[in-house]
Amino acid sequence: MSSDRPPAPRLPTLEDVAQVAGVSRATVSRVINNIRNVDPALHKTVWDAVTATGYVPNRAARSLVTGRTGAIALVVSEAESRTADDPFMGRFFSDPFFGRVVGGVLSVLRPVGVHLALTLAGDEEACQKVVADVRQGQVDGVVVISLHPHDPLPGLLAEAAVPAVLYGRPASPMPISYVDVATYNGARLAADHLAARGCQHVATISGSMDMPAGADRLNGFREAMAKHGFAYVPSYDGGFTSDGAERAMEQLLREYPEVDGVFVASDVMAQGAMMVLRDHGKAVPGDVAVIGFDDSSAATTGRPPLTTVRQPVEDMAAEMARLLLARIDQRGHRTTSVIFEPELVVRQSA
Amino acid sequence: MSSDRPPAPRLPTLEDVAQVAGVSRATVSRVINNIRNVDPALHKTVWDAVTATGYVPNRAARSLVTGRTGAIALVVSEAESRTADDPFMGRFFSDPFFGRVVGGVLSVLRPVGVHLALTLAGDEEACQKVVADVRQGQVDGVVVISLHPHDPLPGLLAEAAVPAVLYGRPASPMPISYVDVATYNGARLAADHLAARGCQHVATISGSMDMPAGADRLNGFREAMAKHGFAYVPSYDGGFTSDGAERAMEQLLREYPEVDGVFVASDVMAQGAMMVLRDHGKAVPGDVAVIGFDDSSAATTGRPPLTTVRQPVEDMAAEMARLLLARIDQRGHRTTSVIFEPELVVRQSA
DNA sequence: TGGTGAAGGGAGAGCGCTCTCCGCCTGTGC
DNA sequence: GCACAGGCGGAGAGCGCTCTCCCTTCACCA
Repeated sequence: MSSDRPPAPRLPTLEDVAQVAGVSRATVSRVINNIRNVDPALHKTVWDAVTATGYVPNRAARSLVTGRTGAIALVVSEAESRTADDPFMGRFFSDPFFGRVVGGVLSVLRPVGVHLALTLAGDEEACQKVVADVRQGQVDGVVVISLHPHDPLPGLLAEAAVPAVLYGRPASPMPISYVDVATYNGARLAADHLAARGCQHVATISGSMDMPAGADRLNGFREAMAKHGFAYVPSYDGGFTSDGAERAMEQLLREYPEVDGVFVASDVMAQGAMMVLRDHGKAVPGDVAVIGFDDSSAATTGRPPLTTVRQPVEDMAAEMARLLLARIDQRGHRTTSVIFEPELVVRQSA
Repeated sequence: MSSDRPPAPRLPTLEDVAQVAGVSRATVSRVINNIRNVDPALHKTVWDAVTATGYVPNRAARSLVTGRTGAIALVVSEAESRTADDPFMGRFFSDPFFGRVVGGVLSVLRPVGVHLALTLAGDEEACQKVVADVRQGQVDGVVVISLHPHDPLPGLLAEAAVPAVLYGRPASPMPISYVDVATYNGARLAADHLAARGCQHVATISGSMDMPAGADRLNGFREAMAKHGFAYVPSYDGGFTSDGAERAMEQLLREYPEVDGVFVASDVMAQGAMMVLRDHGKAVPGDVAVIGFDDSSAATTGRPPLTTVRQPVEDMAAEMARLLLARIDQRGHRTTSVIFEPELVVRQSA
């Protein structure tokens, strides 16, 4: 009549390892955490005991005493970006982008045994919950993918002076760490490529001007084209959506039918733009060369495959994780940001 | 010369709350965990003290004594599904599917304060790491999205008899919990719809036969069409990829040019199939009606928008979480599975 | 040879919580 | 009036770890 549950094999503890190694708990702890010098011979003895017992540190116990949780949150801050049409952020998850970010972050976290807790912050309340979570020690810090220019989360995090790193420069300047891509350089790559192809009539379809990415891609492109002698490049706002880009392209063709080269500020928009070009009987790249930005899945899904400016997403994500861990370790308040270089991926559209 | 780090405001502990409420730690613990009866008056006093102090339980301390981590892993088991062309699983993340799953799971986990630790299991070693993680108490259990029919993870989990729930029936029968959609019923919805439209020459493009979803969607569709008097429905293997579906559709049109209705076993494949139909000058749905499966982003991205069979992904994901939590709570070994009903979403392609 | 300091190991005090045990108090039955 | 049961609160023992002290050892030098 005794309990028939399996005897729940007790996991080995530090004490067990210590006993096997014939040393004290403290010494084992020192070896495992590589703190202070330990006699090389003992060091080996201890490690042997660790492998023999199959010991794995109990993160709860460790957390309890260190005050670190060993977990960071990956916050997908979608404030205001859920819509009736797109209640599950298809637009966001519709892209290898997310997978690439996760891969990059985990490549840094896994080796140090830190958990990545996935969180969706859907509204301002949820954003405050995120801040509260890190203040209350639910997680040690957060990496944020913010999808909306008016997202309150970056501001809240900066205000709380909590360990956090953003993907992409915040819409307004604030004391917070981030990683970003050198957008101007990326836009220049596109400009140089179009110029090198001999395009004579160049235009651009831009993203939302209230987002840093939108403004920078436009301004960077115009500056670079200016150096190639294009005093003014007409721009049409596509608002970072496929539909918007379609409308922008319609207008562009109406007002500027001789166009033979377009820089579109995102691959998704480039897709929409190319559909309109096809509808108008324009060959890509024969009649009009098209260059996108991001190198997202949209770049290879459509026809023809898109020439585009690629962000080193994994590297950027990994750096986010590194910055965050550093920020957590040294209780300092320094905010550090790292800018990465983009790269032109030449496919068939230009 | 004292430390200039901020004084690290100590978080309130149970002890603090107890002091404010004028009771013992034990009583506060009882109130918070709703264990045993506590005098209603005291109950209120305690809760008041909790809010007054802003107390939040320390999960490390709790974990330490309960032996639960309060975290479950969301494992995206991509074993063998990364390729050179698609190193970041664009195909997988290229879909609101992932976001919907996460949303569904979190809707259950958040209220009970359980963390969702994101994990990518890229190869067999990583799969074993997942099993080890739960045995070693890094997480309490796992929910698995398995992308490959020959994925070793489900088998490893079943063997280890570890708390785990799969999204979708495993390729081969094994003692493990899962949620799934009633594929046969979904295929029947598609069949009924095509029959009701008056289609006379119906074919299907199937997914991989080594995946349950592939085989079930084909067999279910054929069975249902048989009830409408279609003794045999020709099938072409599209292998669950867009390219494969394009090839299948080419072959289909060659061998069966009079076709006027096609059930395609996934939306992504349906996209490819519709491109081919367009190339051949066939109007959808005028000449050929097309029905997809999944209701993924591909269903609304293309032209025309796809009529398709929708899985209640969020509900299924939420149920995964519920099943897992139940399994973790009662240390039993029962495996429970839940099957959900699909629904036909009628758009323009059929 | 005694003094000194560095290096390395051990003892033990908690971290904040849960949970078992114990004891008090009240109510009830004879 | 007493025995007993049952409801409810408190005391206190850990959970497994880190980390501060302290002790021992030993090299080195005056």
